[in-house]
Amino acid sequence: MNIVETIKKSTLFHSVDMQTIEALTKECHKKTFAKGRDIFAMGDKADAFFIILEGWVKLYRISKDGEEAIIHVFGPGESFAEAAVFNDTKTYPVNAHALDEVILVEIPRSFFIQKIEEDSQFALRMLGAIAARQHYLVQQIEQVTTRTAPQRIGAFLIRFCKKNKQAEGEWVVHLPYDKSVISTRMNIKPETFSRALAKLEPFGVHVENKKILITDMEALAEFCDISPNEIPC
Amino acid sequence: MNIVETIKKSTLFHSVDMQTIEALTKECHKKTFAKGRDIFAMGDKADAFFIILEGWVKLYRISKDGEEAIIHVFGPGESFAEAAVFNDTKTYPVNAHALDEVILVEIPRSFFIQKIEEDSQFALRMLGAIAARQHYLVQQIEQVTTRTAPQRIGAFLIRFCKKNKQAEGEWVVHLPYDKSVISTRMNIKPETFSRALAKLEPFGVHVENKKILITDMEALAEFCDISPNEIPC
DNA sequence: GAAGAGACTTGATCTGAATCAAGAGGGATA
DNA sequence: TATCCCTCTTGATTCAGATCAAGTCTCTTC
Repeated sequence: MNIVETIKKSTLFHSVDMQTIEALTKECHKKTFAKGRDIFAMGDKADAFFIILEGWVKLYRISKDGEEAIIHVFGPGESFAEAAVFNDTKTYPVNAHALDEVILVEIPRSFFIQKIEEDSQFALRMLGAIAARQHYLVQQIEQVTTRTAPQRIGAFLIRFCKKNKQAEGEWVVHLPYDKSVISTRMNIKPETFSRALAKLEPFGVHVENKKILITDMEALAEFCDISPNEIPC
Repeated sequence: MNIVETIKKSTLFHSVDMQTIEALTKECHKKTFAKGRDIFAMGDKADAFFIILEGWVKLYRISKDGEEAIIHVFGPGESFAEAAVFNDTKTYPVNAHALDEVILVEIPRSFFIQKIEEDSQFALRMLGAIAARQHYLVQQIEQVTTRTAPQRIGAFLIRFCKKNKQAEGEWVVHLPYDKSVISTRMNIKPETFSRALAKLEPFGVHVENKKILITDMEALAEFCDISPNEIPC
């Protein structure tokens, strides 16, 4: 796996020139975390942020009475904790945890700030990328508050599905991580997740362990209140 | 009300020098919206963002089946829609509505972008301000997903309360807008809001219309899972 | 291949909040 | 002062999702 290529493809840097990315690659470290390890904890000094080369990372918090809330799960090509670098407190406001073997690029705060100071175009791109993430969070709030569990799960499936090459008009989802993680991320208990997934059967959703087949995308999108242009591929 | 002073006091610009703010004041317009008017609608071209001089503004979305989700309510000194200016789509992703008579400063996209290009310190400050807002959204998600209605309402009261000058150890909240707006903002139906507020009585919360008295802040904070350093004043 | 541990499912019951319904109070207006 | 409208409260009922409990299935490990 080529670091330069991966960084270039990430959402944060895809509009940044190769020269800058090559300079960046020299300044930052590659780090590997085993499954189950914590990458950082809430309150740790935030002097770097990360791009994922491989694996899945969950950001979460624990409330006083032990409830876990998953803020987001990031996958290959995505960056996380970049906002923390600008916080007044300069500490991470959440925990980060490796869901499987994870390979990261760690980008030091100092390089990033220096780059923003000397390249206004870069600064504008970063502003745009962070604004996009904010937009996503706003959608999250909307989803959690106005949709039922089956609708939210359907929306998740549509976000992760790909066209089935074997069968025309069919779509497949390979769940990228455990169902229990997905359910926590959507604030649904595992039992409810299981039942809610079953409720999607009438809309052409067929489950085989981690592989899910969607045979009637139109009906599913309609049920989940997803507009057709949000269907990938 | 002095425009320059108000902008200087806003969260977005409080660390920006007076010269820049005075230049800014010349470039932007003051706009007034009557109670109930829409300031902009979802999908409108986003070529400006706003700072509130007076009044309250709610940002909301409407789902296909007519459900309203309030994303945020902003008050005097706060800015909103600044992230929209950097979106790929360059349109507002939400609706903005005047809850009462609202006076705004409209800041044009062009001035803002030009300023970022020529002043890297300014760019860094903006990045910081947007990151802070993002932090708030993350907290919102956590609150909505892990706390009960009475806990969320208690947290809201604590956020808006002030020390009572008449009585030592007491705190007062003057609800800044209608209870129905507060309840929608917290994703609670008005009926449930009313009952949930009543459930806070054992923790020293006494309601008199829009004025609420808190006589046992410690018990309330404990119940709502709020750490003591989050109590204002 | 047996044993154990996780991950997931299924069933029964409980509960917090929504919904449906009806009224109380508090301005504004005529 | 009476009427209308709007916000808020209170009561009864319903429902989605949580909780408690008991499997089943699959993968790992010896």
